[in-house]
Amino acid sequence: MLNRHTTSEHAAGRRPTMRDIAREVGVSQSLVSIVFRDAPGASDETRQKVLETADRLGYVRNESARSLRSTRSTSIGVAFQTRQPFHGELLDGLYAATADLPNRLVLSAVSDFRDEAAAIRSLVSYRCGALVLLGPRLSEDEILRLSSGIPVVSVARRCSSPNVDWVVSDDFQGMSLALDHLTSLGHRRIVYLSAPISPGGRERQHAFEDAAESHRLDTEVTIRTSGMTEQDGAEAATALLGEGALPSAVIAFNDRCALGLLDVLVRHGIRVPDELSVIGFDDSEIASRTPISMTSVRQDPTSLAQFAVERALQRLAATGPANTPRGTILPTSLTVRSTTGPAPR
Amino acid sequence: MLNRHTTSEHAAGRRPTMRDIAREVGVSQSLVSIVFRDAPGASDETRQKVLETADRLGYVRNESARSLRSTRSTSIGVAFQTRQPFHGELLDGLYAATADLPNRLVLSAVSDFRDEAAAIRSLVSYRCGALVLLGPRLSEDEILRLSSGIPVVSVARRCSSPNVDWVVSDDFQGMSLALDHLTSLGHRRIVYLSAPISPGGRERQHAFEDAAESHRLDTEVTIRTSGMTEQDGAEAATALLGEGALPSAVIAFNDRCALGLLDVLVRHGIRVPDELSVIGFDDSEIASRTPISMTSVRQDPTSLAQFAVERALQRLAATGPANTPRGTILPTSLTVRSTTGPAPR
DNA sequence: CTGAAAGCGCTTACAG
DNA sequence: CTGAAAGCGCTTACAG
Repeated sequence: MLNRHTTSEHAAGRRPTMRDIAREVGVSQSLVSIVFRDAPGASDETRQKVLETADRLGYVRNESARSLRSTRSTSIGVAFQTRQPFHGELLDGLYAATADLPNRLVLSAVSDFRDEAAAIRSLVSYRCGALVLLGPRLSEDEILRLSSGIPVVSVARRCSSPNVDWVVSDDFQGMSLALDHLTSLGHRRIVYLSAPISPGGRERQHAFEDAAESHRLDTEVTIRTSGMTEQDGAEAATALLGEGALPSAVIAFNDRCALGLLDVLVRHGIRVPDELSVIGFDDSEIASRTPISMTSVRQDPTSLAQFAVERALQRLAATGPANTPRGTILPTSLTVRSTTGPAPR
Repeated sequence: MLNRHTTSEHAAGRRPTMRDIAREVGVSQSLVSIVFRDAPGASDETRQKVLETADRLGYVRNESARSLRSTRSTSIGVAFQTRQPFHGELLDGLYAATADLPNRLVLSAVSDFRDEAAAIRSLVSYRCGALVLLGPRLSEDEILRLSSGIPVVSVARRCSSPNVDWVVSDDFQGMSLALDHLTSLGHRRIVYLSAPISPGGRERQHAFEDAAESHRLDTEVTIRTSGMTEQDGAEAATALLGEGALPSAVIAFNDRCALGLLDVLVRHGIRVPDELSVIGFDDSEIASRTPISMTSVRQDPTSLAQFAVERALQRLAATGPANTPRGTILPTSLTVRSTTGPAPR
């Protein structure tokens, strides 16, 4: 219906093009393009007239045509996971970091029904100039093969290839904060729930081990294999409960794992933090969205996103040979809430 | 680096095109196009040779060129909110419903730094053939203006315009289930936390009122203005606690609101469900991801998404005048967990 | 089954 | 500041 009521002279059902606007205003199509690219070469008066007419005709620039004709792509492709609340926060950060560069981001989701390879291929098919991958799980070789020459920035996962930039939080410093907090409360028997097959899982476990060593806790801490989901945390809790003697504190790979753990503990009448302290990792919004709000190592999604965009834009702008790739490690902080307290006697 | 090592004869740094593949295989470019569109007109042998060569050259079809040249768009644009976990579940459902139609979905996020109008405009600029809007907040007039003739399917919000399809859960039936459950447990003094300015907020309140009336609870229920976030739920809890006499049960507009409510209640030592029962709405994953897992009215994201895709595909396929638009109302179920129990004496 | 040609709506380079 | 022309990589219609 609507498009039959436009005031322009173009045929019903056809979207207006730059040519339509040019005809209406009485200028060339190139000039309309100049106005929309915000390029030099049009008077303020013309510029305004073009924009007004475009608005009146309901014109929206055809992104496919722009992208196809442009010599250099300036869009940043983002692959994120639908089931990671933290990725939602990172997306927010990416939009904040590109607020003055509208429509720079092209999104591609990873879900149970769409694997990471498909997500990356889609971004390549849109000819993004750089890729930002949130918590990628594929091997670096796979990532490099799929991105086929497009610069890649990995967020929340360290990479070893010289062809991939990465931005991560400082796990060692985060674990040190967590252990500072726990030891100051008198905890010594501490369990870490590791997620060895998750992206960044091994690195975080090593960070815990290093932090435990520097806190002279080597012989008192235990590492147990768990995972990145509530289910993994719940299973770990069941296992711990089955063994009789609980540790005095647990640090989980992430908030989701910690929540699953807390769920089972509370169901079994364990008082948190009186009998057991729990620390999560991420400080995603879910950490505070729980009846027993959780102490967590905070990763700052805004900063992670900002650095990722910065790196991607650098790669987009780079003309000559690629400049030296580099990793960025950002500090974490500890958000103390109500799942940590003095160690039981 | 990578693109300098391809085995093809095309220049370094340039992505291969259909023309490159055609030259390599010794066929015309049109034939390569036929193969990639899976159109009739190529022998199985040729087809295989083309696909093999494409794979070897690292060819990925240019989506911009495809979209620009195609006469009819077949892509579905999806606008979702970064901070709604339920939208992540709906996205999963959309991918499931289009699993056999790869790359049909184009995503556009709504976040604090990107309003809904920008999100829709972006989908229009990619020339999507239909739009699926998750929980849109804009007025219908605005939606119609921005979509400028592209068919729209609204998910989780009812629309009155004859030009917009919609798929929603049956709030009345959901509220009836919740009240069935509560009254069978002996509850009478029930508070509903409404989110009047949220998408679908007024409809859900009316559904509660109607369900309360049909349960003959008119004079015993109370409606209080709250909202869609944990913060809103927390404020409602504080207000309730300040008034002395608690109701025996609370139904919240959504799970997030219910979680904020539970948070404050638990902090104040209120035992749930012994002293107060709580029911959320959505049964999003967060409902089960909390130490006190929550009773909630379940909206099925898989079905919502499936019907939305079905409707969008119908609109894409429609050639003549638009067929009659229609709303779809899907049933809900009640997931009983541990925040509901017998009414206190 | 195959190929040559036109053209989608833009950006770009160039001549005024 | 302005306009005519070329062409990005595909799909489409058409002639063999």
